[in-house]
Amino acid sequence: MDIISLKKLALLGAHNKPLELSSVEFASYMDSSQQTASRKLKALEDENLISRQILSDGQLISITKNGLLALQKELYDYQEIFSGNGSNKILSGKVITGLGEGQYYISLEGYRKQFREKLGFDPYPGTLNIKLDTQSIELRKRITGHIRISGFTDENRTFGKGSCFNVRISDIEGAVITPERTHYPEDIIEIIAPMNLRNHLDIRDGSVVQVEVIK
Amino acid sequence: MDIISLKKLALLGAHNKPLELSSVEFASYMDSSQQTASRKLKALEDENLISRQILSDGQLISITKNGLLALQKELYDYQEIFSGNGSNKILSGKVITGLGEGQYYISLEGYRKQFREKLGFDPYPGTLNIKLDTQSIELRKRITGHIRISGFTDENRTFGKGSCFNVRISDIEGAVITPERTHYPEDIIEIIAPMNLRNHLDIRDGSVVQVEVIK
DNA sequence: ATTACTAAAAGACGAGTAA
DNA sequence: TTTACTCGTCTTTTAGTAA
Repeated sequence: MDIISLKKLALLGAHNKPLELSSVEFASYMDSSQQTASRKLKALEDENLISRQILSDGQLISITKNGLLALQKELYDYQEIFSGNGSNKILSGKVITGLGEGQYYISLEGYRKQFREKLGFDPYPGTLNIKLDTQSIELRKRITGHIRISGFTDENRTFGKGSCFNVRISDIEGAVITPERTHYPEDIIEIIAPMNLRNHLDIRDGSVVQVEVIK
Repeated sequence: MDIISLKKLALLGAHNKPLELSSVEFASYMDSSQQTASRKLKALEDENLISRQILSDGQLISITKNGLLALQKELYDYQEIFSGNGSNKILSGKVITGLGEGQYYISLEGYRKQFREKLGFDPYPGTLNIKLDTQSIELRKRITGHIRISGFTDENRTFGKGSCFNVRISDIEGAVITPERTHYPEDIIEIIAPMNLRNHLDIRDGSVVQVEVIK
């Protein structure tokens, strides 16, 4: 994702109203060739970060909802850096039953290997799904999953990439996993841990739990 | 400048206290190879954005003052995007006499050509230097020069790059030029315009002027 | 274990140009 | 004028490996 180009377009005002901008002008702002500018605009469009209307004498560029979300995430990251707030964030919500997809995905060796290496534990084959309360949904938006999980391909299909961040739930350290999909629900988190959390913590659907985000 | 790597280091806490991080760990956070991670850390160090202490089992990484400034600039950009503030910024200060360097530089064809193309006017060979008041110094820090001026090399030496942003002073549209140098004073701006501003506006050293930042 | 060099592969870039 | 393709070149990345 070319956040630098997207940011420039936003600074030029493309987040408010359609921006008239030719590839030559954009090239001048980006200090690149017209060709590169054109290619970058096209790439942003392909990623659904901007939408364009190409005219005979230039283009009308608007930043999409998706693009705005990406920029907002970036803002949150920088705010986080300068917040000077050492206290850990706490997400709260209720335990729900997921679709069972998580169980399938995390048991794939392509992901499991990465969890072992990057998180330091072998996950129990199942996820604890939590429906966040309203406040926690907002808080969750501001958290970037630092730990990147790469996608991979087996003989049949492609498995997408994602990210994680470490959490503590009661005395257990686990991680929230987020697939990098376009329409992943923002009100639900999936937690993996070294053991079955439902058994270990004696919780069931509807139980209210608090999840502390740790570094 | 690799702002993405620098941001990641800051999010990992390298802006508060020295961060223990091996190139392999950083590679995992950046989803790259160890070699690339190592090279990027080295590059950030070479640019004086981080300082490092390389140990036998990893490194201690701190973000330098310079690095923090770069991150802050980025924060300001994103805040600007989401500020929803349509009103134009106004910088104010007093006219002073510069070192006369500006006159020399802007008359070089390598720069002048770019001013004509990117600003739309041929600058009068001289700059109006303004010493900003305290408030304006802060405001100025938050402005990114959108218009990039490339460096170039003639037979004798290399001329650095820089950036501009458009301003209006009374009825004249000109631009503030900022060389991309490490120790450029933050309390002075240099304005170029199509004509001699001192004559046109009848101002002299000590005159208080207001400069409106325009898009 | 580390960091980081070299060499080769992969990717990005800009000149020329078609539409 | 535009946008954006191809293609040669330059830059960046990674694998292998030395220190």
